[in-house]
Amino acid sequence: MNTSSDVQIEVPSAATGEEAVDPGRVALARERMPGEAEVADTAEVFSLLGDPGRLQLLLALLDGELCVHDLALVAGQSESGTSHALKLLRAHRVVAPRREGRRVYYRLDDPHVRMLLDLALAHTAHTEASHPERGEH
Amino acid sequence: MNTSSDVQIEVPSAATGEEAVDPGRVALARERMPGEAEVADTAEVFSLLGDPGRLQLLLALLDGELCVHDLALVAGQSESGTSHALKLLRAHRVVAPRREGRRVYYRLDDPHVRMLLDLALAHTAHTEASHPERGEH
DNA sequence: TGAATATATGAACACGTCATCAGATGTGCA
DNA sequence: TGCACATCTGATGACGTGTTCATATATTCA
Repeated sequence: MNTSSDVQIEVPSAATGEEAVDPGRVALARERMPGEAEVADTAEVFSLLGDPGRLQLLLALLDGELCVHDLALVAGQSESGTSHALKLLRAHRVVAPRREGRRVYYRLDDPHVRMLLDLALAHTAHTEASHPERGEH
Repeated sequence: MNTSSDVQIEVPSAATGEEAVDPGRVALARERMPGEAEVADTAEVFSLLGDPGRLQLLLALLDGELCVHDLALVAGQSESGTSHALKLLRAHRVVAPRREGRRVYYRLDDPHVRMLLDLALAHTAHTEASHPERGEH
């Protein structure tokens, strides 16, 4: 729209509060930006995937359910730690438990998370040591 | 493979170390599992997206570059905090800076992360208050 | 050069998070 | 009922992380 209004007399800045360097882009970004709650929820999901241990558990579940013991085995973690992680993931409805005798089998229960994991796995597969990723500071 | 060998005399467990309840699935999960380094890197990326502040910054950049001031404005953060966050994202090559006079414009620089953000945004858009997400503990 | 602005950095602090250990709960079986 | 096994839970302590404030660097302009 008015990308070249030239004069740029003054921005009302009533509702927004402060002045933007590029009001157009700021407005655009604000439109697309989800509400605080949505951002927070999304961040939380990412955060759940942000722990190597939990991530490994979830990756292990991509092919199907596994019991806690085997999950701990595959992820190379203690069973207690695994259980704690599963509790967290369960609380966020990312995994779901199924009891069979004394064992409890967990499965991925969030299709969205599954997509994220698939995507991450795909990326991992063909990136393979082409990025340094760690160098600055 | 030998899913019903019946007797299951004993698992060598030399290389693996311990005994699995479901050796087949465990083996399968182990095959698909990326190496430690890949898992760690992937988790790190997710972790970067796991902070609401950083997530907002990145979401704001989906439509194009913004200077630090405007980023802070959109994300509702202090400029210092924004700068710190950008430093981190920069170190991981998620964003890239472009100087223009005294201002520095940042842009998304990782197509993979962009995909993750788009996916997250899409999911957010149509999920909208259908999940409680927060209840257990 | 010196003032003003934009961004970056360093240090300190408060906070949440993860791993570990001990023990509780639940389930199957003799 | 009592024991063995699988999982869960709670508490503790070490650690990492985000936020803030003060200050440094960089750039423009007079």
